[in-house]
Amino acid sequence: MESGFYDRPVLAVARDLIGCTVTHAGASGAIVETEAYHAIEPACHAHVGLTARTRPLFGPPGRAYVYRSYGIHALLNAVSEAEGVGAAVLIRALEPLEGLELMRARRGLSDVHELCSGPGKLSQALRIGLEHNEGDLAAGAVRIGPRVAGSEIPAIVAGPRIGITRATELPWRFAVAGSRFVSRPRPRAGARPG
DNA sequence: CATGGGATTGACT
DNA sequence: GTCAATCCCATGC
Repeated sequence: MESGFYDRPVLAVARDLIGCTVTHAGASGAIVETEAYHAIEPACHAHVGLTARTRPLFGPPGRAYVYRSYGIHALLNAVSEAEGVGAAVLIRALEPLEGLELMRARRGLSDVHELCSGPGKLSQALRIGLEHNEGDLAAGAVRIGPRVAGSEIPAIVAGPRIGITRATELPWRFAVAGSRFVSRPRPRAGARPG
């Protein structure tokens, strides 16, 4: 992925990341679900401005923003838009491609649909942690690569974001239509991508 | 310095 | 359907 890929409107990055691959620690998967966050709306951590926690969000695009959620889970984001804006794409679900047995061992599960069908789940399956915060997604340990050459661009549905209490009206969640690797609740088919 | 609230998940009724 | 686990950090006194 060229660095300019992330230096664009966060909604475009969120949609275009669908189908791209995430690789780390001997396992990889294709992105099937994302959400966009932008400092202009209150659900985004960057909405509070520049703090110790949000500094990566305002940094250069193409880096990781990894934070701890509910004291337990590490959630992976791709910092987007120009440096100083404060926007990122949350990677919410993957279709497992490589390292299935490693993922099963790390997750303590066997069902392939349960390995990466949620932002906390995929971090556990790929061993992504807070130490990857601010890492370079093109050249660092955790990498995001392009869609498999020759593969078709999947049909995408858009819907409201999950698990937030503010700005719930924005349809900034994107997912592969009909994919069983998407987290619950799955977005309703029929919606158009934004 | 004390407190409250999550961009979640899994177990349970 | 309900609910607890668990910790970083933003906020307020």
